[in-house]
Amino acid sequence: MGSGDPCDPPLHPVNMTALVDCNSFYASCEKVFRPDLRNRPVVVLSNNDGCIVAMSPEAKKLDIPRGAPFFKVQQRLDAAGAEVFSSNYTLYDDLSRRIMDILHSYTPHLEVYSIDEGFLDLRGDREFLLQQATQIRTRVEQWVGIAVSVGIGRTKTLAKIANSWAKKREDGICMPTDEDWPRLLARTDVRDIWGVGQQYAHMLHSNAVHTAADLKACDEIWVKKRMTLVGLKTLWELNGKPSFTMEEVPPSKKGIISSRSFGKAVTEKEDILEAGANYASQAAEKMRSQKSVCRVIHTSITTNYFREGDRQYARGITEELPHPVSYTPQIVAVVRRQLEELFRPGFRYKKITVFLTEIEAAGQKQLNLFYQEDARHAAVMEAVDRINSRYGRQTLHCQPKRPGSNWQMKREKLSPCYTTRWKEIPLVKTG
DNA sequence: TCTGGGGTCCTAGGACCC
DNA sequence: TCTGGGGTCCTAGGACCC
Repeated sequence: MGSGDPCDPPLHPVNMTALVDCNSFYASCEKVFRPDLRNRPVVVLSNNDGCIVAMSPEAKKLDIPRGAPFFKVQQRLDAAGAEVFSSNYTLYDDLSRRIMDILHSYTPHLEVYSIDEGFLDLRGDREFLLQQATQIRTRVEQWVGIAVSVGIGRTKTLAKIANSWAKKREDGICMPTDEDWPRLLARTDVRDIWGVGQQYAHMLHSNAVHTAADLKACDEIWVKKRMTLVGLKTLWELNGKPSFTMEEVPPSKKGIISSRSFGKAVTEKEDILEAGANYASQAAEKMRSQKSVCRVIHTSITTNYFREGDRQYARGITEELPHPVSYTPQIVAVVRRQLEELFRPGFRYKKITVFLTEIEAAGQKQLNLFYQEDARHAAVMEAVDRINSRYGRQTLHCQPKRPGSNWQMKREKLSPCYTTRWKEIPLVKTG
């Protein structure tokens, strides 16, 4: 790329993008209130204690792949003295919110990209930005107890790459100079570029495009053809031209999924119906929290395809409703009816999914001439949502849990909700 | 016994229209 | 040889992210 290229950014940019990313976030959260775990391997499991989703640095040294089924590596973890946790999203969400609040105090332009990452638009010269990065790190560490890395570049893609190098550094900060970048990109495998996954990495390598520097120098037409518009934007970003914009206000979800595997195989229809009602309520609640209604409800059910000896069954039903809904009892009724139709006796079921889609804003829903909405529904749901958010999900619900029901998620190694549940707030001994 | 749960965007191709 | 040429809308499927 020649220096006279019109795409070249100005030499002294005012705006830079910083990516602040928490190190081993879930595992770090589990350590915050457990100083005894400071230098011990910690891993966090997916829902149902299924597979490994997060590992502390000590655990990463055990050479266990992320995503490994827990039961296959349990022995090795035990032998290494690792502490294992079920995922505790209540805790992670709360700590995440605290961190994002801190980040927001550094810029009005913050994109909360995921539970453990935020992009910040920062202005200033190099020295100022480095000082800000240092302060962010210190503050998050002191106020929340989580270590973060900061990568800074002209675009989101470059900030991501800088961040991955920051994680390898003692000071946790990486803001390459113009002179540093070519060397850094030449040492970055294409697989480690944001937006390049397994498939594209394989395709690129077999076309002799091995590093970020190689991709940066590729022909635009070729990249567009092989990797669609998203790939082309990535190329532009590597060249310093911002092409992925900051999303400061999270867009409303276009579809809401509530899907869970069962702790163990489920065979009884009553369990399936109860789980369905539960997932439907959860999805409806999430939808109301973004002030939306949906017009289409999809429910599906499947057996465990990992068990090759079992008879397999998988089916779904999609239904367009005559009018949009957000009232939990209505949604639950539809899902129940769909499950009644989907259920076949004699199978060992593993998972059901409830998917709400064709979502629109609650205020502007199209009225149906023949449907008179009950004005009390909205008021009831508002009250229910408020009570459940204050006293815990399921304080008020649509369908009581039967004694002996069999579909619950497995969470045998759950840590306390240290920051959100009065009974579980840690006590500090003084004197 | 035991293998996660959310999401997004883009493209190609078919149906249909004038 | 050569089989209209646009448009729109919808869906399925593939890629990616954390």
